[in-house]
Amino acid sequence: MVRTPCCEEMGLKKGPWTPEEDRILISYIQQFGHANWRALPRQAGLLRCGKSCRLRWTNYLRPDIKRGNFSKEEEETIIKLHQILGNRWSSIAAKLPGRTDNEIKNFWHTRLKKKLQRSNTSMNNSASTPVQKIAQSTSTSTGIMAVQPQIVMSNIEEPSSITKEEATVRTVPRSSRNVINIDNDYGNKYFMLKECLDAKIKCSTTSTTTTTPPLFDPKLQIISLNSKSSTDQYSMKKGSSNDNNGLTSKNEDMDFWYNLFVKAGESTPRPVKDFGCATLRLE
DNA sequence: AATCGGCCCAACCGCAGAAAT
DNA sequence: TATTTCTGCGGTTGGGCCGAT
Repeated sequence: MVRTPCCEEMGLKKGPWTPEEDRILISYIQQFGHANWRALPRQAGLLRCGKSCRLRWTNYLRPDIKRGNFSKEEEETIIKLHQILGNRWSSIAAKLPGRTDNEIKNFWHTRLKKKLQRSNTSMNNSASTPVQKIAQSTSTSTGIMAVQPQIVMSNIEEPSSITKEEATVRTVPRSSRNVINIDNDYGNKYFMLKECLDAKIKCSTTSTTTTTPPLFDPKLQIISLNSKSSTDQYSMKKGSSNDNNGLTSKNEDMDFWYNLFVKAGESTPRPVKDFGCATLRLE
């Protein structure tokens, strides 16, 4: 079904908002709220479409919006979360009170992306982390893409160049799903997961010809992460948040990943006793 | 002073999914 | 269950600003 964009309705104003329009919108929302965006402009007496009103309110007029430059902490949080979540700006914004997805998106495209590109080019290209080493050890002319079939296909063997001291990554079939066990007896479990996700970003952005479904496709559905060493259980699934299969809401997903990688950001390896086996079930 | 080009950011567009009917 | 309507998201655009020439 294709819907006609509401802004194509005749007589509706587009473009920059005037102070008077802002005033009307703020005043109306303060009085009556915004239960129905589509009806709001008509009721408020604005010659705008509901979508335009919603955008103006959520990105600019909302009282809890924080204006001004991003702090160093915010910047780091964005970088960290973008590594995990990709361009899921709304999810990133949910972790930065007072910042909008649009603002973060703009900040990323105009500042951070360039900044990271600059720093990446100056960095040593050699792999230094376990998963990078796995990728490197199995690399072909397609480079890091080799890590993808390596992990996606079941019954693969451990890369010979990876020692037990570094990490063990293997897959086992379970419930007709691809299951990846990440046993990291000597390293940081969070660290390992993060490196997998880093690999995902590289895989998904460089994928061109492979017929194997990407291991970490942007639409990846991680539905279960169980930690053997603790009682923590987390679930992720794209779809309804009231799914009753023990699946959590999107916000909880974000909370989990945020907390996980904030911890991972602590570069100091954790004691061995804190580690365990993390299982990612992929659909 | 005028022009040009790059940067920034508010706003728009189209799509997908949720909610309502 | 199918269809329609509404909302939210991410990508993109275009105009204003500002520094360089």
